[in-house]
Order: sequence, then C-alpha cells, then structure tokens
Amino acid sequence: MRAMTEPRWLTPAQLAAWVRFVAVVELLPSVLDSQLQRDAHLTHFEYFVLAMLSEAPERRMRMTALASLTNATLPRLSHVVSRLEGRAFVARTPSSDDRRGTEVSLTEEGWDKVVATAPGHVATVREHVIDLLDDRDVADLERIATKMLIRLDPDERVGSRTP
Amino acid sequence: MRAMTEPRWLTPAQLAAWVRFVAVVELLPSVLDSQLQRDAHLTHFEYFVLAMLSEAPERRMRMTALASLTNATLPRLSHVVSRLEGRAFVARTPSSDDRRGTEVSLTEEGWDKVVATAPGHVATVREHVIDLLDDRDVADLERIATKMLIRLDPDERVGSRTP
DNA sequence: GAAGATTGATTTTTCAATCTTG
DNA sequence: CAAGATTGAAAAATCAATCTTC
Repeated sequence: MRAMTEPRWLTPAQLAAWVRFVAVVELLPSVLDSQLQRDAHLTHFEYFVLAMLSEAPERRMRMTALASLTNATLPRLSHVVSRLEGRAFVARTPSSDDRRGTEVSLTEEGWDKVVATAPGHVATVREHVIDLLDDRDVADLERIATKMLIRLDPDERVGSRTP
Repeated sequence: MRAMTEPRWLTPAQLAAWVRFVAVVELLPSVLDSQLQRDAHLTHFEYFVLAMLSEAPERRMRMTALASLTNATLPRLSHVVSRLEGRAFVARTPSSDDRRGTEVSLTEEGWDKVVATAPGHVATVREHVIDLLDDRDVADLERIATKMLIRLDPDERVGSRTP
C-alpha cells in the first residue's frame, strides 16, 4: 500500500468512550430536530440561528459573524437565512460600513417565534441531556467539550470571553 | 398561548456546558466526513456501516440489527446500503430463516476498503478528539455519554454486554 | 395487524463556481 | 488577489407510503 508509521489503534478504554460518544453525536441531532419540527416547523439549526440573533445587540448580526457563532459554513447559513427570510422571521439589509457585507436582523415575528419555541426546546434538552447529568457531570462535560473545540474549531478562540 | 408550568431555564453552568457540547456535535461530523470523503470517497456513516459489518460474525448482518448498531433508521440504512452495493462493497441476500428479512454482507472489496481506510480515520479521531483527552477525560466522557444514551436510545440496552 | 425492508418524493446540506467590494 | 456573500447543481437525509411475510 503506502508507507504508514504503524497506525496507533485506540486503547479499549478510548474505544469504549469513542463508540458511545459517536452514538450520541449521531442520535442527538434527530431528537432535537424532531421536537422542533413537530412543535415549531423549525430545524434545530434554524432555531439556533434565530436564538443567536435574539441574543445579539439590536438582534442583528453580520452573516460571517453569525456563521461563526452557529458553527456553520457561509453557503449553508445563506440558504437557511433565505428560508427564514421567506417565512418573515429575519430580514437582510446591506451592511452600512462594508458594502460587501450583509446584516441579518430578527423581525418581530422572528422574536415571537423564538419566545414561543424556547420553552419546549429547553424542555427537550433537559429531558434528553441535562437532567440526566449531576453537577460533576456538567462540569466534566464542559471541560471535555472545551478541549475538543480547540481542535475542531481552531478559529474560535474557545474560552476567551471579552467581558 | 398554552398552560405551561413555568419553563425551567438552564443554570449558567449547564448552559455553558450545553453551548460547547452542542458546538462539538455540530462540528465533529463535518471533520469526520471531510477526511473520509477526501481519502476514501466515503461518508462517515458509510464507513461506520462497513466497519460494523467487518466486525460482525461472518461479516454479515440483518438490516434491522445493522440499523440499530449504527443508530440509523431503516430507510436511511437501506439507501446507504444500496449505494454501497452499487460500489460492490456489500451484497444483499434474502434471509434464510425469516423471508421478510435481508442480510447484508461485506464483500472482499468492502473488507479491503475498511482495512485501507481505518488507519486514516483513526488518526483523525485521535487528532481531533481522543489525543486531546487524558485518561480521566476519557473515563468521564464514557460515563457521561452512557448516561445520555439511556434517554437518546432507549431501545439499546446501553451497558449490557453479553460476554 | 405488526415486523422487516424498500422506494420515491421532499427537504436539507454540501460543493463548486460566481459576483462584488476591499 | 482576498474577504463577504450568494447561487445552482449534486449528494444525502428525512418522510410518507408501499409491499411482503409473519
């Protein structure tokens, strides 16, 4: 085949953790999507976009900033924003300072949608994830997820919050 | 709106853990898919199907069993198996005992594909996840993922391995 | 009627251009 | 030429039937 420096397989403990973790990664999105689709006709990603906008100053954000915040590519975000725009949940306006840029803003309808949808979504998150974890688990999960993000998302300076 | 018993929001600690965890869940699949797509023209799910088959007795399995093992729905698995069949990595044969059933088996080409692809995939898993975690992290991750699976996947009796 | 599985249509994501402004 | 963003085509996942056998 090709010259490979003897692949280092996972130890039994690592493999056990990986197998379960990857199962969670596979299953969690469909649980979140199902509830949101059923109760609000929204994918989890669409909801997340609206939620991030709802917390932004003036409820508006540049496409690139929103893409980074939602861990999405720009093409993906652009398509989703178009869909949300068609439903009147967001509006696009050209950026005033940089004329290449586009700003997305949450409309009144969009805000109402987030407000109406959030409780059911949080309940799902609690039911399937958070309420199963005690305080120690939560702390451990944050520590581990933070470590992973350093490599998965090198651009996002994980951990540095400008207060 | 409707009668809701005051939504219980997440505590700051829970929210911090959730935000990071959900970012990992969003980012990890594309990292795995990218490497496999680039090096083997396989999605992560396709690879996982081949890998599970490669470890099964006789390298063959019923569709339903394989769907359960790969955390997928039957329609999804069926489409993916069709694609893999088209590439001659797997073959379908009617089940001998239950004539409703279908058995999928890994072909020689499929086996070779897994053998050739596994090292690069494990390297990616190490680089982006496992090598960032120390022994304690790995143990914590398995504990937490196991708790989550109990709710995310109620059918799979997590934790009971018949030796 | 339920279990096992497949199929076709719809929806969403990804990929490769493309366009415009800095 | 890089950065910001969009677009349309291609690939994949989901959803709602459908079909066969138990």
